[in-house]
Amino acid sequence: MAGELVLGEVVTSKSEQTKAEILRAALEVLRESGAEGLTMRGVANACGRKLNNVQYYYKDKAVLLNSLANYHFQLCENFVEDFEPSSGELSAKAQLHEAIVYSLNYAASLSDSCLVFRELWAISTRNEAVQANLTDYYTEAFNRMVEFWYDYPLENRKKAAAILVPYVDGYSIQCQALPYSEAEMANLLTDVIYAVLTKELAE
Amino acid sequence: MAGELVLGEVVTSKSEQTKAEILRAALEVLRESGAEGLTMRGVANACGRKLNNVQYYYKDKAVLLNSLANYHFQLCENFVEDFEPSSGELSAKAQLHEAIVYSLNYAASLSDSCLVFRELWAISTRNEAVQANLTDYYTEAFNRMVEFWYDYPLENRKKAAAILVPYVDGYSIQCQALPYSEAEMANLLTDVIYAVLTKELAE
DNA sequence: GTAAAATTTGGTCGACTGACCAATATTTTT
DNA sequence: AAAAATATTGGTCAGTCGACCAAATTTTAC
Repeated sequence: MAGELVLGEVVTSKSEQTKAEILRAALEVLRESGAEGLTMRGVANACGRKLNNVQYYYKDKAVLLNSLANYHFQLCENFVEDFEPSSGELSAKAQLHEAIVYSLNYAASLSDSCLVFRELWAISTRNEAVQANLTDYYTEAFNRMVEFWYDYPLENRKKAAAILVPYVDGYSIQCQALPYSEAEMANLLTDVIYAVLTKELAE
Repeated sequence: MAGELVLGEVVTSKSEQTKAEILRAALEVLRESGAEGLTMRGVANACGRKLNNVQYYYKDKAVLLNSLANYHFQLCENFVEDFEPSSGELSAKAQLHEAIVYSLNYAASLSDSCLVFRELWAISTRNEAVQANLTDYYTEAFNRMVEFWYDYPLENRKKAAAILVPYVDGYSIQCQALPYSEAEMANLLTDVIYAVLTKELAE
């Protein structure tokens, strides 16, 4: 009886499960075919439903798209929270290095969510709702990063996050064009970010 | 062959001029309507031509898209070359700061080319030709940056470029979500990049 | 068990797309 | 001036799109 958990929420109605199922399919279509190829019919096929059925849950393509973007952001937040620093006793810098390796690997592997972001960046240019939700997502990503480094001075943490968080997105785009391996970039970034985190504050 | 479009001085055949005129219109359509809205008819309208006429010069939508991407990369290279450091005598760090301000301003202003890149990032996911040309473009951007800092050690220049060049792309996406102004980020980045450039080389 | 609500299906509609063919007009070459 | 190459136009084609309506089916509430 107890419905599947969707996104960590409590029991969801069947209707909500169906909507989530459709969003999962829509996300797959968006990733594989881009915004051009994201059609109501395509989504319906991807989840074994009829066009009219999808339209019953999402009356508009605009509604579907906005829900889709938010669903993606939720998935990404869950993913980020999955990162657990290894339990061994690492130096502060080694902990930082571990997190940076994790981040760059995510970006360079061109994971599904990475490709979806590319679509959403383009979509957000002409879709204010998606744009607003995207900005909110990045604000939260920034705050999570700031909290992650809790034992450094706050101002330094903010500066470090303001460098690292955007960098990861840029790296996901350009990593193939850089003359350094992922590991080399991780080492370089660790040095740079660590210097920012540990810089003495001017008073 | 002489088929390359020359954007400036050299005399181009009428055919080449027409092709360039079409690409200009196509670029405008791509920027305003995205990859979804980029249609042969739309491009034709944007340059006051008939559909069949556009198809005469670009038989395929795929051909048009690839030419369009290359045209955009050319424009961007011209734009970057337009940057001239101010002629006054600036300290090394002030020169760096000037270039970083220029870069961040380009990214944060969401200029036309900035928005077109968002489309191309998405398109390149499913278009190998565009993907290859995009990577080439970034490689050249990286090399230009490395050359720009000619009086620092080469290894440091490469590291600095490997940080700054991707960062600018990420910044163009996230700048609205960061708690720092453009000027503040420029100051922060200047400190960070300068430290990388001037770091003593391990032997 | 029946009525009401929620869900699923079938079918249609005008609008738009890229590709294609044939014909005309313009420019260039001879 | 005639011929040839280049450029432009008109029209058609099958395919796809989102939106919409009406009906049938299933589930839920009473």
